[in-house]
Amino acid sequence: MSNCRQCIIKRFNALKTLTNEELECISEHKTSLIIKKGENLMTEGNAINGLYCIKDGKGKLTKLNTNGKEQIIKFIKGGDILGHRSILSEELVGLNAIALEDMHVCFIPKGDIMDTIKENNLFSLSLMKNISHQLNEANTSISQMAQKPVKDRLAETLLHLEDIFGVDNEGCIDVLLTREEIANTIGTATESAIRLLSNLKKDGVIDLIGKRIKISNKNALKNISEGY
Amino acid sequence: MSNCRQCIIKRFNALKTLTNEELECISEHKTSLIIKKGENLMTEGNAINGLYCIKDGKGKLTKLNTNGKEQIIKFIKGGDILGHRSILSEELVGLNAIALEDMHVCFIPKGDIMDTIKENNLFSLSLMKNISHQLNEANTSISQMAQKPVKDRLAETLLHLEDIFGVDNEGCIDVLLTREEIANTIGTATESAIRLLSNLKKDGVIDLIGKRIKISNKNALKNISEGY
DNA sequence: GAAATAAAATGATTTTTATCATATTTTAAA
DNA sequence: TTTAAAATATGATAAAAATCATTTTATTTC
Repeated sequence: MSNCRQCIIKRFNALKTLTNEELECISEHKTSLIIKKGENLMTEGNAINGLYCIKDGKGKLTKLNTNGKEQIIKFIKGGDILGHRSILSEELVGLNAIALEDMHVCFIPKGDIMDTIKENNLFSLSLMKNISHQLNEANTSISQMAQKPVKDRLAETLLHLEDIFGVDNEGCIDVLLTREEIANTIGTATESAIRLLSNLKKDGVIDLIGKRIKISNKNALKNISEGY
Repeated sequence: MSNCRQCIIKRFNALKTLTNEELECISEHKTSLIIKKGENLMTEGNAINGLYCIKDGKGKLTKLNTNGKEQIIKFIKGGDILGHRSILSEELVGLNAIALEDMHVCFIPKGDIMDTIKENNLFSLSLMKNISHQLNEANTSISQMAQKPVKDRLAETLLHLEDIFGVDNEGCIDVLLTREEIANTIGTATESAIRLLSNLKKDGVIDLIGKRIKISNKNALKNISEGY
């Protein structure tokens, strides 16, 4: 089992604030797991008894609607932490975390997290900062969902995906999503998402290389996302 | 100037965890202010240098869209605290806080808040709990905005408003909103909101008494909000 | 208390988006 | 490698929601 002190992924999250002593302690209690593509790491409505730190891999956070449709709330990748919201609010898990590709994840028991929150002020502050930032993003998202037309939201989402996942060696957004998943992110029907992607391609704003998407005119896409 | 130790509104928020000593200190530094109906307490994009505690009055948290339209993200009332998200994430204020009626508000400087976070673990935990809960609510909101039709969202919003503000002595939801504000909450055109309210009245689910709204069949409204 | 202004209500029409149907392409499985 | 299944694509149509126009009703303001 690897040691948390040596793990460099933690520099991207609140665990970077832990002392060597705290890291040793957590190392002893943590477990590592592999989540295969399509599998759930967390499930909506369940209790959670620890914090997950994603070492590697991409995933989606989703919510199942009353009509049975999936809504993608957020994308996750290596360096992200999960489960702290539920632990801190003492509520059940609110979202499903599903692997988009195989993920390596570490699990740290709740007790250790709570102990560290009590002992290490920098850790508390870092967690608060993380959640506060997420809340701000969520509020922006509410506004955009409520007021922007589907085309604008699609443009916004493509820019956002490139921001999070970067591009591969051909310049394509480096995450493989089905058209349905794109639709479930922007909140529209799959056919509508497909149609709008085709339009963006026709207008020379993006390229569709199989399932992969390449943003060929970022400025145009930005304008579209802002309603021009 | 009143003393925070005597103030009972704090039992509704994180300030309830403060020691008498901390309360004395904050009492000395706090300022009280009155925000008249329609005035801004916080403004999107501004820096903030403290935390607001609402003693009394109702308000809305809004976001201005690129198209100039207002989106209402959340309603606030006595007992709520504001500004902590921005302080904790070290980001600019993300939302406008606008009084729906005259509000009494206390302002506590950032320095005192940060000192207390460092000294009082219960306070930190309580703040985290508050923001974590808000994040969960926001995620639910994203999902509903993205996937529920306008009628369902209106039903949902009416139930939510009654939950937050309660009812007056005639059983009407105890907050006065314009039809435009209702539309800006559910993310639709004012005319659509008006039309759907009229339909709900025609169907005997709600009553419209002037500008006020009375839920006359809560179960029916719940069903509508869930798409039945 | 009358005039002016703003808000609410409703009809007609257009635009946007979803649904249904079907064809084509891609991926997975036998 | 062939077949089956799933995903993508596109057209036609229906439904939902926005916009524009106008009237009625409240609310301010002088």
